[in-house]
This record gives sequence, C-alpha cells and structure tokens, in this order.
Amino acid sequence: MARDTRRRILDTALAMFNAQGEPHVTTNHIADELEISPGNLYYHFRNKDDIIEHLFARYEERMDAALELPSARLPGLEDIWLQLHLVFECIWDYRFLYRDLIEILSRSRRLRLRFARILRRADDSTQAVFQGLAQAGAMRATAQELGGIATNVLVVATFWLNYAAARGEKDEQLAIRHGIVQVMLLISPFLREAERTQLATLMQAYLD
Amino acid sequence: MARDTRRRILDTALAMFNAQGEPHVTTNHIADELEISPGNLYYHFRNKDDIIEHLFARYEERMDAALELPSARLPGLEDIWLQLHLVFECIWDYRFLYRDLIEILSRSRRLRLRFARILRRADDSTQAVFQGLAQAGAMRATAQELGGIATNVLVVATFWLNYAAARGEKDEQLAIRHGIVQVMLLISPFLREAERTQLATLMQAYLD
DNA sequence: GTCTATAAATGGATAGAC
DNA sequence: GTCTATCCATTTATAGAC
Repeated sequence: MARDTRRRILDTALAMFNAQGEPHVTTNHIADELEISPGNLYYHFRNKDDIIEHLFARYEERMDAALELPSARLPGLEDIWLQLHLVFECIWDYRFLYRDLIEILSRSRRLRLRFARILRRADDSTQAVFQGLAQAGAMRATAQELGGIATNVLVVATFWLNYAAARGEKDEQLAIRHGIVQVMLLISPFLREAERTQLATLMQAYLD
Repeated sequence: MARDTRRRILDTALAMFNAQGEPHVTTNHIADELEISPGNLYYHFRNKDDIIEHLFARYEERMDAALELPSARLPGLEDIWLQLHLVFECIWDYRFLYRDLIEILSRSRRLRLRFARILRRADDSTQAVFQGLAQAGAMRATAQELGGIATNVLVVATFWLNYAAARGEKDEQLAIRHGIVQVMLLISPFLREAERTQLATLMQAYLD
C-alpha cells in the first residue's frame, strides 16, 4: 500500500489543483481529501513543491510524447489535427500548471528550465511540421514567416484555456475544440487553396 | 497628506506587485516599503483586495482610453501600430494583473465581469479596425475570418508577456516590441500586397 | 507507514492610544 | 491620520508514539 499512497497523493493533488487552482490547495487539504494525516503526506513528500515537481514530471513525459513527430513520411493536415488534440488534452489534464504558470515557475529554477525546454521542443516540432507541409507543396511561407507563425501557435495553445476562462467561457470541452480551431486558423492563410478549403470544412464540422 | 498617503499606497503596491508578483506582496510588505504602519494602511483600504480593486480601476480607465478608436476617418496601418503600442504599454504597466490573471479574477466576481467587458471591448475595437482596413481595400478576409483573427490578436496581446517570461526572455523592452510584431504578423497575411510589404519593412526596422 | 500533537512562521486584520 | 500592539486563522513542517 506504500506505493499506492504515494500515487494516490499525486492523483488527488492533481485533481484538486485543477479544480480549485494550486494556490488554494494546501497539503492539509490534500491529506483531508484522502483521509490520511498530514504527517503521512509528509512522509511521502518533502513539501508541496515536491508534489508539484513530481506532477510536472508526469506532465513533461506526456507532453514529450504528444510532441513526438508522427512518422518519417511527410505530415498531412490530419497529422496536425491529431497532434493538436494530444497537446490540448495534455494541457487540459495539467491545467493547474498553466493557470498559475509564472507563479509556479517562479518558485523553482528547475521547473523554469524544464518548461523552457518543452517550449523550445514544441517550437521545433511545430516548425518541422510546417516544413513538411511546405515540402509537400501544401504550405507556402518564408522561413521567417514560419518562425513567426510557430511562435503564435505556441502562445495561443499555451494560454487558450486561460483566455477562455477570463472570457467567462463555461463549457470547457467546447473551449478546447475552439482552441484547436483557433490554432488551425493561424496556419490556414499559408495553405494552398485545396488544403485551405479542406481545413475550413473540417473546422466547420468540428465546432457543431 | 491624507490623499497623498492613499495615493502612495496605490503607487507602491503597483510597483511591488509588478516587481515581485501579487501573491508575494503582503499588506505588511507594502507598509514596510512605505515606512508606515500596517494599521495606517488598513485605515485607507479595507484589505488587500480593496487595493487591487482600486488599481484595477486605474488600469481599466487606461485600457479604455487605449482602445478608443482613433478617429472618424478610416484607419491605416500606422493607426494600428500606435494603438498596439498604447495597449502593450498599458499591459506592461499593470503586468501583475496579467501574471496571475485567473487567480486574481477568481477572488472577485466584480473584477471578473469588468475584465470580461474589457476583452469584449478590445474584440469590438479590433474588428472595427479590421473592417476599416477592409473598407479601404487594404485588407481582405471573410467576416468569419475577421472574427477569428481578432480573437487570436487578443490572446497573443493578453498573454505575450507571460509567454516571454516562461520562455526565459530577459530583455523586457525587447519583449514588448517582439509582442507587437507578433500581433502584426497575425494580420499580415490578410493585407493587400502593398500594405504587406510596407508592414514587413516597418517590422524589420522595429526589431533592430 | 501511519497517526496524533504540536511547533514555528506568516499573513490578514483590528483595537485603542496618540 | 497614524502608530503600537496584538489577535486570530492558516499553513508548513516536524517529533515521537504506534
């Protein structure tokens, strides 16, 4: 049951952080929810930041997998669509991290470095997909434009849930789909006519 | 000196919130920095959230002014450029609000409503400028596209500073200019050829 | 591994003197 | 208006029994 308690602490902490926001959840709250003692919790983790660090490791692994490039062949629109899904679902599952991103990163140099690495990796991955599309003739843009678009893709993807929350959006599953469409909209103007109309159809169907 | 102390509390709180992040600044810290007693601070403001609410009112007034549409005539690229500057400088001056946006809004229904109103107003303003450009023949996009672009403009503008911070960007003045360019990049593909090249030149010069 | 009990520190806020 | 003194609640974290 030892491993189990440790795992249950992480699972419960994640659920509570996501539901209430990390700043509102104390170690005592987590222990209460699990019906274990605070002392027990501190037997398994040094402190709250230690719990966050382990949750971050889970997140990191998940996001690294989502950013894996699909295959050796040139990527198509559907590959982007799928990859965006994986990324947004990962962000959703660890949304507490994004809600208070700067605050959480400010407390740990290690997390700062690791999150910056993920952003760089996401940037590389995005640009690689764009170059694949360009190589296949489906996309047309200068190298400089590609870099700029990739950056905007990262910004919108990273902060879309926060934007939806600030806007007062209630239906969170709809918000995710809306976010995916907004990212696609960034790419759309650089697509060849055929792919653009294909994308427009996909997006239309997706939001209903 | 009464009015003065009140004003100095707000000024100092703003500076400290921006420098250290709102969660790290307590009412006692503010009083210390001002070399007044905690009791004195509480004579002027009911609590910390009261201070934040008054800072928000300042911010709101400033942002409302920045979002004012330039004039009756059709807007040109330079008008957008200027307006973006005003908006980014306002965000910069009240960056504590954006750093912990969801957390701060979660504590006050009134701030939630007022921030949502500003987002709606920014959306309207952005779309109005786009329609002006379209009417002048400088921009070409469907009504649906205009809406989508406007949303992405808001997301990038709202969270650009957070993105730069997460990315580890140190030079903050450069970060602001970079943010303005990234927003312009969103609009660029929908501009007429003449305006696009004009914009490309402007952006190039701007980042040096 | 888990509990109880509690220490130590902090932050928010107020009472009452001046 | 401003200060001193202090209270109360919360949070983190640990000691020591079982």
